[in-house]
Amino acid sequence: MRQSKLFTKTRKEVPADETSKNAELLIRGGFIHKEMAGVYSYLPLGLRVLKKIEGIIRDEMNRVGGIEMKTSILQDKEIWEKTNRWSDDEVDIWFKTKLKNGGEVGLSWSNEENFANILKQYVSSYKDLPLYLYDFKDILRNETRSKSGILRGREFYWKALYSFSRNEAEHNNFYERMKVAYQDIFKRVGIGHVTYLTFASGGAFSKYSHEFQTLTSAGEDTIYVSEDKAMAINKEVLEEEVLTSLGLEKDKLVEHRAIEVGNIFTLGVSKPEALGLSYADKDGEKNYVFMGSYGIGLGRLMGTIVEALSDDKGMVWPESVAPFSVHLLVLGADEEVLREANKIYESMIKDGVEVLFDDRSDVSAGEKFSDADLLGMPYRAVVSARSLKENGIELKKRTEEKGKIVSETELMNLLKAKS
RNA sequence: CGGGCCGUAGUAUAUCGGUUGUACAAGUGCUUUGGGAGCAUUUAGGCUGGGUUCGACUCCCAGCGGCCCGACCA
Repeated sequence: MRQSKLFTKTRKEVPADETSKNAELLIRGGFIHKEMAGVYSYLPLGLRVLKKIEGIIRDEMNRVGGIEMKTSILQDKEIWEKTNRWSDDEVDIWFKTKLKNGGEVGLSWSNEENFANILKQYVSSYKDLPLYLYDFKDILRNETRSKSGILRGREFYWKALYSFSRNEAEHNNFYERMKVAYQDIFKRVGIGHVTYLTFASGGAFSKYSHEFQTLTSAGEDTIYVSEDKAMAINKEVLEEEVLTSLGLEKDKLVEHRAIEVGNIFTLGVSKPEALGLSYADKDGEKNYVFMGSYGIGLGRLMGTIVEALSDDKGMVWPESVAPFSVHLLVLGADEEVLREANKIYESMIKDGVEVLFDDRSDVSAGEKFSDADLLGMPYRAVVSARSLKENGIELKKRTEEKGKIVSETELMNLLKAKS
């Protein structure tokens, strides 16, 4: 895309009403727009990142046998009453509203009831199971305090997968596969090195309940990391008994602030019992479906990537989730330079390279460099009188200090391999 | 939900109980083009409601809104 057509502009000033790094940088770069506390719109650049993350998660979910669908935002009160989660005394984050006919409906803050209720109509035999269903969805939660930019909002986009197994053994088997899939997701979006499988509520007594925590000072949780075992334990369950059962030594644990980027846990049969989701086994005996729940907040994940990987000049996007793979800059107003830059841009587009072309004619070189640093594309390619004189294009990784001159062919081969 | 801080142009910041100043952004003209350019010129502002006062953006009260700390987070 041509930057001259990108309506969002970068800002030099940090917003006065945001102090978290993720919000400061994402707003300065024009990735998101704040609507109100805890509510953000995604602008073109931000949406591209969100979609990249979504693609990676979808890929991993499909790999473990997940089937994508989409559940509704408006929620039927009756279903939630069956599981005792309608009352504000039980769930204090509901947004609720009224229908014209006077009926009361809720706005979706979670999904278990939706999925389980739908399956009542389609699952009746052991032959129908297991099922692994997921959706991407906007979730609304009336948080008492939203905070830290897009790390905790009142409205956010998430992926939720629910597993419906015949029994606990079958569930546990799938659970282990999800654990690996989640680790793969966090690796693929570039924060694997700072993300830890973490034991939280349930701890030793619920072998199958885990958080994935990413180290960042902006985090809401305190966790204790055991580097040698590559796992961590949440402060809330830091007890002798739990440590022993996990084989962790207290003096090897290091305290960190961290943000929960994903969690997976065993639900069991309680919701299927409450909602009447059962199946007949081989002997015709009635059994309740065994459920598991697996969630990731995509906006929070995007914010966490910013928190974890940015430097003092701006964002640093991993290639897997960057809005564009390369930021092409043209410097100066020399006609030959402009012609060359446009030619390179056109051939990138033709080859399917995701490129942001800074073709703005009224912007100084320094400002283009600063914008490129702030926006954080993995590669920066500069076309100028200087690069032309050296018969090439200056290519620099966002993570490197200095660039080097490469030929157009080299550049295209490198970028095509990435696309 | 408890506590603290705050609310002035699109953004970021000043001053002041008596015509709100500056920077960036934006418009126009000229110059400039390898690390957020220069000159000239233009546009644009006191959250809402009440009170005190001759006069309130400034002081007081209430509301609304924002950030932070804590509590909460299936």
